[in-house]
Amino acid sequence: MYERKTIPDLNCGLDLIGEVLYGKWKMRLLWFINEGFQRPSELQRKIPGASRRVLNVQLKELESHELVGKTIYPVVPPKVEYYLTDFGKSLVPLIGAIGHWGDQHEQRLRILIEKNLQS
Amino acid sequence: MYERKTIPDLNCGLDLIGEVLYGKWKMRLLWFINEGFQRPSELQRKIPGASRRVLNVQLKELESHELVGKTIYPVVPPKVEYYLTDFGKSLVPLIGAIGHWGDQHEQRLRILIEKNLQS
DNA sequence: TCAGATACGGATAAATTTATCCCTATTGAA
DNA sequence: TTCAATAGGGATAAATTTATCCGTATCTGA
Repeated sequence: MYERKTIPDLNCGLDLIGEVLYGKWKMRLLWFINEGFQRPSELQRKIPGASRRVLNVQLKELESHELVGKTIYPVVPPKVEYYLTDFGKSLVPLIGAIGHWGDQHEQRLRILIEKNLQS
Repeated sequence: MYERKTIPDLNCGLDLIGEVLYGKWKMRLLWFINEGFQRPSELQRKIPGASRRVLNVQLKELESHELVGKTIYPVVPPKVEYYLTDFGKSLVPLIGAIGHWGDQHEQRLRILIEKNLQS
């Protein structure tokens, strides 16, 4: 496991939320879990762009920050379900608003992003 | 300048907004510019944790994504002022809400983050 | 019996982001 | 005259994040 070499600043709300939500797939994970895709394999299928490994890592971080919880069923083959804690649920409207902004401005964003990929 | 080696997925609103807002200091930059700290040197003072260089880089990206604009005054010593475009302004309430969530849960977040820095 | 589903994590490589250091230019103040 | 302030960017190093590959285990179905 990787060990940080610098300590983060925690001065304002943005710093704080950044520490728990800044990770490429974290908001998507929270969102999909909230939508009912609770098993790791389901989440992997919903987010094909991410490797299985990163999702595990980021789920673990979300868990350590108490945004999600995890139920392990003692069966074979293994079955695991993630769920949002109340703390995690309080983020859902925020993530919804963020995604909504992206959807509202889809066309424009697409053009801008494409343009800047080249150049 | 760094050149990407992979192309991003742009499937949903979260992907799209991620492309323009995912950068450690971008939301802070937008926020402070909106609060009236428009000159690069002011922004650097407001965000001491970031190097001058990254702020320049991220400001440039924000500009290329049309979230901020820039006025260059032809004076010496140089004077530059950034401002939010209408597009950028439409993000302000969102950033406000995100920061507000962080502020609301400050105590809990602080404890959780500290705990996970060690372990 | 062998492939595939299920879930997890170590080791290492690659990609990406951020930091450091250095250079350009000019003016005003000590 | 020398230093600080102003703004910006290249080159390179360091930190961090993400991907790839492999190994553990057990059951089901072809």
